[in-house]
Amino acid sequence: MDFVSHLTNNNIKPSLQRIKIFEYLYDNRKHPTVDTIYSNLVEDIPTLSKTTVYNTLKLFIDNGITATVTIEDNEVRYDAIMEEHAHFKCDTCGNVYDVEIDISTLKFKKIKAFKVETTNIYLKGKCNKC
Amino acid sequence: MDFVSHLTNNNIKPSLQRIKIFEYLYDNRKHPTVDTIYSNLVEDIPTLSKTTVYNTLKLFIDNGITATVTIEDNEVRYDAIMEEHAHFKCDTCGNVYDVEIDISTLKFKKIKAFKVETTNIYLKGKCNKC
DNA sequence: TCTAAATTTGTAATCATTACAATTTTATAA
DNA sequence: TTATAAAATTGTAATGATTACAAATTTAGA
Repeated sequence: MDFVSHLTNNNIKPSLQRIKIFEYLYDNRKHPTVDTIYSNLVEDIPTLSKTTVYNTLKLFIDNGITATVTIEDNEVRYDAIMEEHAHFKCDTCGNVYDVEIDISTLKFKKIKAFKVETTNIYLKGKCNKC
Repeated sequence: MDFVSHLTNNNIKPSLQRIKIFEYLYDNRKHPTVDTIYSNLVEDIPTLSKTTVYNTLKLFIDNGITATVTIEDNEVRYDAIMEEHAHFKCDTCGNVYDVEIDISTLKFKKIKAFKVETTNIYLKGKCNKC
């Protein structure tokens, strides 16, 4: 993945901060919170501000290269994988994993009344390590 | 629905506040926020405190008669309908609707690695009124 | 009725997020 | 290269939802 091209292709000027934040999201795939992103990246970029992390993530979301994961009501996580997938959170270890899924198999009733544009599927339970 | 029995059957002492809050959730089915619940009920119960609304909802959740709806990352909503269903939020009017769904039709790949206990499905788009 | 336990309430504290202005960096044109 | 404007980043303060906690009230049982 060429992060600079990816940002540029999505109308985002590739500053150092933006490249690093996207790279972190894309490479780690752990659906981190703002605090986690900030804590990890401030080691690389000592001047980094948490406001920049917020601003940048909002920019990414507005330009369609990042999505929020709201699997818990008290923490917002971020995800740079935009292909169709669900999320599973282990109640024991707290990790959030990607789950491949075929949303087209979902059968709704009375769904004709709505024009669905986005679908989010969140699963919880216990992972095989716990 | 006999709210007093429902609370009692779930080990919740049926105080006036608890009955009214559950009744509001169950009858309105609009997936309200804490503020909405408080604003509406304080007309009936002038002494009502927002802390009581928070405490009571937490009690309901712990005892399995209420669930949170985290379809947006900046607002927590509450739902007293515990039967399997998905939620649809209209991006235009902001209303959240229940959607009947058969979760058993969902086909996961590699899901064997996880023991799924709860499933939440959130849809967004445009409703037929907007 | 009396006492203890449970519930409710109001206030203060906490924490994530946003607003905003100042600073720094980048891009452009002379 | 230098000057200037625009964009991006930063730090601090403000906001708003939620929680902590102690006081007040209500309920239940002896």
